[in-house]
Amino acid sequence: MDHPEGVSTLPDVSEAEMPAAVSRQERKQRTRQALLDAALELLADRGFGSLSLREVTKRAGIVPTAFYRHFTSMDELGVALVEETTRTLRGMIRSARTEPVSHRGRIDASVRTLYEHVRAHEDHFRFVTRERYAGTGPVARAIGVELRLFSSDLAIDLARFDHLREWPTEDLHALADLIVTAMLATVVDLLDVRHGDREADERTLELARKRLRMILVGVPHWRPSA
Amino acid sequence: MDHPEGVSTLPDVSEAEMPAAVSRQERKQRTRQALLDAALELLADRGFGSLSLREVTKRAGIVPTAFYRHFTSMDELGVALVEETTRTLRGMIRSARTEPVSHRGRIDASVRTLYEHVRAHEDHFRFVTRERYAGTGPVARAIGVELRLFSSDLAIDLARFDHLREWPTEDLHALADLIVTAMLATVVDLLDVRHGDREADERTLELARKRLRMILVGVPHWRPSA
DNA sequence: GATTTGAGTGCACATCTGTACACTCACTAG
DNA sequence: CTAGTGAGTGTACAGATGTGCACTCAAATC
Repeated sequence: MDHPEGVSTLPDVSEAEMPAAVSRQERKQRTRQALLDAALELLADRGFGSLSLREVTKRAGIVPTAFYRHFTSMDELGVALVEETTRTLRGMIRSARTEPVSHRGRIDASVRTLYEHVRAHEDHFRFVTRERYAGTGPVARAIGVELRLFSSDLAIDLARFDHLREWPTEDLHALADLIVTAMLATVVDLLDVRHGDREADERTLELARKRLRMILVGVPHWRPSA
Repeated sequence: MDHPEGVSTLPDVSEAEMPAAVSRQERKQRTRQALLDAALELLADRGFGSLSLREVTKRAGIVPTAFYRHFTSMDELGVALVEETTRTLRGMIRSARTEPVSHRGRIDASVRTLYEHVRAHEDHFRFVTRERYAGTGPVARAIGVELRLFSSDLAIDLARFDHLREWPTEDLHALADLIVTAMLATVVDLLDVRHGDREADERTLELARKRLRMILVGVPHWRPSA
């Protein structure tokens, strides 16, 4: 009697929306995803630290207390966000590995791959670049771990190249870090370009290529652990 | 009659503190500085976005509403913090310019200078590296401007060198950005080292030098605007 | 000495925060 | 068909937030 009406349990998508999956698990998965999406959207112009549980649930279309059915805390939500982003990054690596290797055009291809993935998942890339240094919380830590893995992967790939065969791993890692850092700087640049400005896009990509060339032009002249 | 007692107007430093300046302006300046200091301390482990006016005033030892005598908003406080940090950076440049230029040891000297300034002003450096990408607010924008100025200054300095005399400014700026980015990465590394770990410090500095060498070893072999 | 000024105070308020609690009721399992 | 489960609901509350208001009272000005 206390809840006269409006007790519809579900956000009332009714029809005209998704197939309205029947399974209970799938329903849960779906709101979980709604929470992640909501958070990501809110993070478009603010930091994760200044993000409230209530905001996220409101945007996701559920009541605040229901949040705890999916995460025990906002930090846990944040880490889940990092994991989601991780999949995007792994997808990018996979793309980069299966590519026309025209030797000279390797830089161009890599930059192109980065560009397309950034544009396809702007939210994710904004999230990592923003939160990477954003604090001491579990989120920043998770991102740190992920980027280090990413860099190590790149180091292994680099080890297969002519000049780099006999470099000590230490130097390889330093080079890989340099490259990753340059790429992340490019990501930030790309996210600053307002949508649809093809010209600015191209200028940014040219700068990205220049950066990589500058780093790599020295490789043949590096004497390891000098 | 409403304020029986405890209306002491000032934080009651009484004596045994600073000379307790008499001037009214100086008093004001002093609490303003207290606000800046308080904010900087609170920012040690959190982002500027998740920083409340009340917290800052509490730590500074004044009542919340008194905040507005000094800044119209938190953002304004943040920009003032950037300006303060700017002075630290300019001081570092000045140090770097008046130094024993042993040609080969230039990298070592620069890294050393960076190290000392970071250790002397950890709060400031943590602030810039944290907030650089932290959002769309006035703070991040102010930091962006400042770092670009910093990078341009470096580009001008670089232009005086042998191999770089005839580089187009575009390439010079790209190189300067590369160096600044590497330096900022080193700052982050340094701030991650727990206090007093001399060994980790030295390892970080060695990595910093390696990074710079890797970037610069290619300089003589770069063909401008290729 | 009398007056003005302004950095600081306390109180008040509406809003937002996280979370405890008891609830419903569609799905699932028996 | 019945019973149990659990993702969702509304209510409630204590605490924190930004800011308006009227205030004090030492320093600055006259």
